Parts: sequence; C-alpha cells; structure tokens
Amino acid sequence: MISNKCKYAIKALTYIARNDDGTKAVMTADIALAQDIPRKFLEIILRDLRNNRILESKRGKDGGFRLLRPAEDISLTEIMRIIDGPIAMLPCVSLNYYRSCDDCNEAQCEVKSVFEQVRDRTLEVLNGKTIKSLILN
Amino acid sequence: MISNKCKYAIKALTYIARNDDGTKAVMTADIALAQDIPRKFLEIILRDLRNNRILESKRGKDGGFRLLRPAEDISLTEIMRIIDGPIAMLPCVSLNYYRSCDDCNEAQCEVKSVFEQVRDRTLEVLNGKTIKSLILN
DNA sequence: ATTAATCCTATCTATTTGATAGTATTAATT
DNA sequence: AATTAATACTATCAAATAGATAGGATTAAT
Repeated sequence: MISNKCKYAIKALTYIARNDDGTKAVMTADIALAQDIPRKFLEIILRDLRNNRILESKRGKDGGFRLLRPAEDISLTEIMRIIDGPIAMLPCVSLNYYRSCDDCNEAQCEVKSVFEQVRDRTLEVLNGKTIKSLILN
Repeated sequence: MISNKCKYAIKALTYIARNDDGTKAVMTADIALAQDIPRKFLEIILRDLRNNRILESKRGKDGGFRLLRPAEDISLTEIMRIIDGPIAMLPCVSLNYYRSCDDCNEAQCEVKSVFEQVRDRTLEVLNGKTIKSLILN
C-alpha cells in the first residue's frame, strides 16, 4: 500500500499541473478544496515536495506553489520515493533504499528472487508514468 | 513493503515444506533456529497460519506443525493476504480487500489506472509462486 | 509423574500514519 | 505605513501497526 500522504501528493501535483496558467501560483487552499485533502496536512506535503525540488513556493499575498520542472519530467517513482521511501517489497531488493536482511543469507534466500521480479514488473509500469501522463486521461 | 512477519511466515513455510519427512511434525524451535526468527513471534505467526488452514498443529510432546495441503497448493498471494492483508497499492484497486477512497471520484481518478496496472503485473509474478516453487531454487 | 511441545492472554515499546493548532514571516495592495 | 492573505515553521497529538516478550495453561507421549 502507498500512504494517503503519497496519494495526496500525487493528486496535488496533478492539480497544480492542470491549473498553473503561468500567471500566478496555485494556492494550498484551492488544492485542498478541489482534491478533498485536509488543508494543514497538505501544507506539510507541499513543503516536503518543495524541499525535494519538485515544487517552488512563493510566500505572501498571491503566493502558492508551482512545478519547478515541466510535468513530463516529474516521474511517479520520484514522488513515491520522496514521500513513502522504497517501492520494493523487501529492503534487500530495493534499488534506492537497499538494506540487507539480518535474518537471511541473501545468496541462498528463497524469497529474494520473487520480489526482484515483482520490483522489475512494478517499475516497468511506474517508470513510464509522469505527472504529465497522469493528467492526460 | 511486506512486513517482517510476512517474510517470516514464508520462510517458516518453506522450512516446514523442506523438513516434513512424514514421520513427525516440525517444531517451532527448530524453525526459529534455522531461519533466524524470534521464537515467540514465530509462535504467533504459526498459530495464525493454522487458524487460516495453511498448517495443522499437534500439541504435546513430539508436537509441531505440518502443511495442511501439498506445498504446490499454497500460493504466495494467499500467505501475503493472510498476514499483511491487501497486495495492491491502493484500497480502491484491491481485488480481495477493496475499499473505496473517500477523497476521490473513482470514475475520474487519475491515479487508479496506474495502480491497477501495477497490481496486474505484480499478480502475474506472484500468482505462479507457491511454497513448492520457492524451495526448488 | 515427567517432559516437552503448542496454546493463550496480556503486555510492551517504538514507529508510522494522519493529522491539528498556533504563531511567525513574507509580500502584494491600498 | 497599514492591511490582507499567503506560506513557513514548531509543537503536538491520537490511533494504528509493527515487532516483539513474558508467563502460565493445556496437551500428549513416554
């Protein structure tokens, strides 16, 4: 399962991508209302995305958020890794968050290869998806 | 991520499948030692698998656990669903644990179809895997 | 009766999830 | 300079989940 937080992040980004008309930043309150996300929780998520160079923010009146890059250059996997961490089902098969298993000898682990296959199939789907491709439904 | 508990369950089952010689049940202590699983935690897991008709148990001296079905009839997905619940990444795309999302209109949700694809690819891998196939590495 | 196994109940700690409250800061507008 | 309206930041909080551990009850072979 991905967290609600991660789903909110994705939905917020699609809303920003769709609604940034080039004249002004997109406000938290508008996103929260349109996408049904708790406002204060959304604030945290958006700041998190800004700290990870997905968004830029503008403070003060007429402030808000904007994509720091074109929507087609923001992949789903990047968002998922920022918000939830590893995508893989076992730490020992994670490409970006590898950790060894204390309780098994990886060379002879029976489960590792299965979850490597799951990881590869999952990434086949996710690697091609961007904020841009999501809003072209 | 699957839980440690789920990984322990799978490893315990492979151990039982490999070591049931038909004469006596496999003991918790042996599994715990061989697979490096905390003994008391393993007890809970094995009882859970028994309650879900994966294992049968025998109490008292010479007691222990045994597969209730042939190893080739115990699928990985079944174990994962018993221990961790849904396999899908979103409740609204889960085949066995479906729940609707409060915050989105499923008909026009941008993320649903992506995670349906992930689900299908994941199940393509996992559906073919059984305790039997895992121990034939 | 003894021994050795599972069964059961209760408990515990740490982490994560999913938030909320309140204040500080910034910046556009008047 | 004052007002207004936005994000930024800090602190907290409650509930659920993860990952166990302890201790005694029950069962059954010898």
